[in-house]
Amino acid sequence: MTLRTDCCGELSAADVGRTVSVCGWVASRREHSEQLAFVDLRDHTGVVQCVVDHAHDLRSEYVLRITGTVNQRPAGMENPAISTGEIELKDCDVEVLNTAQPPPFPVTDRIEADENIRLKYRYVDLRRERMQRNLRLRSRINNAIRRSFEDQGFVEVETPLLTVSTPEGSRDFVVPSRLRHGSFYALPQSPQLFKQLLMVAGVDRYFQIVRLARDEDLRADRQLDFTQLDAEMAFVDQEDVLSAVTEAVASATEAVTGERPSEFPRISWEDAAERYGSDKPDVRFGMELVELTELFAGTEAKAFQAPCIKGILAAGEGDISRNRVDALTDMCKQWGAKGLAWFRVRANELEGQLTKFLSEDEQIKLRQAMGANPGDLILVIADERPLVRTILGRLRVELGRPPVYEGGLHYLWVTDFPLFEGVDDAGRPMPAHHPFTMPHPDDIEKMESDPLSVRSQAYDLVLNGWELGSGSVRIHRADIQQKIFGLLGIDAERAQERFGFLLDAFRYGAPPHAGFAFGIDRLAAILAGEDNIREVIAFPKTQSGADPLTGAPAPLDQKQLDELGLRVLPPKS
RNA sequence: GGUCCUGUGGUGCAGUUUGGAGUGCACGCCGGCCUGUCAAGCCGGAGGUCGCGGGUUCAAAUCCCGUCAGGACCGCCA
Repeated sequence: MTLRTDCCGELSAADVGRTVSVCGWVASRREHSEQLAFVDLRDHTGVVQCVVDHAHDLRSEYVLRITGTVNQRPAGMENPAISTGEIELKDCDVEVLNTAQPPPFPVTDRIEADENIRLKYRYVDLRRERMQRNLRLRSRINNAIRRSFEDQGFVEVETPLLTVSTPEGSRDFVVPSRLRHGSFYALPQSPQLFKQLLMVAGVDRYFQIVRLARDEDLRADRQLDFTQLDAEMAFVDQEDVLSAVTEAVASATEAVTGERPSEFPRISWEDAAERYGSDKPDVRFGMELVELTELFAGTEAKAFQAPCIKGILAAGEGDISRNRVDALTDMCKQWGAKGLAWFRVRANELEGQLTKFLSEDEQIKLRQAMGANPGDLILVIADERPLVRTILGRLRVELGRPPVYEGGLHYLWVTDFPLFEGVDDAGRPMPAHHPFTMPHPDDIEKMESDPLSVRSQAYDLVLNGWELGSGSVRIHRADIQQKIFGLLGIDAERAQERFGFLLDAFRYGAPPHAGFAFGIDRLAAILAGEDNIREVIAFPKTQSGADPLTGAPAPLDQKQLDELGLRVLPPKS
């Protein structure tokens, strides 16, 4: 038996004359006299103005049930700023369901309180319209994703929360075993191995909206525990995965924006690196990297005698201060560059510390290559190709990137990632994605001769410069898997020790399969217009991994430690 | 592990550069007035470990060192 007949924000002129009951919190009280006062009552749908004869004892955030008659507001008294602005409740009977202390900060979207306090009193913070909107938006995303995958024949299967630690990837959160002292479960960083087992198990199409945990440092787009859409398909190739995920993401986007994104363009990893200096290019703005290596072949300028030279153009930044240029140079050095070459573009000359080492011809060609106009700024890096790409890519973002919620939604598939990324201390290639990623069929012959040039069938989905997620076609053939393990320096014994249960399973008939996973927190944040995933997580943690509300993490009682067979070392000093 | 920003009544900020009485603004809170407001208005009042510790100084919110907390980023996140 519900206490209300209607929700506050849903009443309208159509309800005039009805006697209704609404429940909610006192958002504002305007007390004119003993005879006339207004109370704005707020619930999850909005606020409605209630005319009461006295409101002196109705304080902020009191929980009320108000029964009254929906009344057309007198002419000139409407409030177009709120959805219920045409009406009000009159002849109100007010029932105080609960009193409340004054809130620690105002429950309004107009003022942004300190985040630590918001998190400590999250239950108050979440009352705000913006946070309510974010929670509901996220729910709609989950819903749309579930519906989309179900419609595409996927089965949601839950995988264990307590599983086993694997040495690859990020640092595990571990959970001590009470029944077997000295042994530990790990919280999943990814259901990777389980979903591949499900493919062997004939599930055919698996998906799951799954909570994961990675014990790494936090960022605006990273929490210790987070939520992913995880999916895997059997008897498919890369195209099928991209198509299924695109469908789900488009549906989720449409569910919250009302508009279905029409474009999911693709770019190869190599192109992305060359043009944007990033594997998650933000294509909302230009400032593409310009190749200058040929132009400066044979230059006198020592700084430009390098295997790779590229530049970016910062339009209109030609009056940049020396301080700012120095700051940018420092950044570049921190990122590993030897220096940053800069040129302020003037009407008839280039102005910069390297200009005097460049010939007239080189200066003209540089202007032309960059498409520079007077008043622009040219930034150039000369070094090894990977470094040049990375640093210019970061400079591009530093100088040109708009807030993540501006300029519309630009999805982008990045394909053909390299199979390996750099080498470890022993000189062996390291997997860019994970060791079960299928090499690109055209590159398999190069695996031993030139492993770092081998492309993989791995792909990322990027939205406005944020990596939403990644996936790959998996290796289902033992011979290729062994070759990969060999290159990684994992011998048969070690492979068995690390991934034995997966390799065992593969001996019982593994279908070709491929999959994907993407971060729902990130998708929700961008769709909500937030630049921070904490705003779409009900109870997030701070950058140091603490929860100001619950006090987590916290020490354990000695009794619990004893039960678990644990002894805590004194803190390092 | 590192770089940078922030910390001032319950909340949001100013004050810190150039040391001089806890100085100011807005909101909230408490009391009073007020019959059409909507971030109501008017009058009055309460409320402070200037994050914490140390140093310099006749004197520190302000300068210096350390530390804690929050945030952005680098490293890290297959």
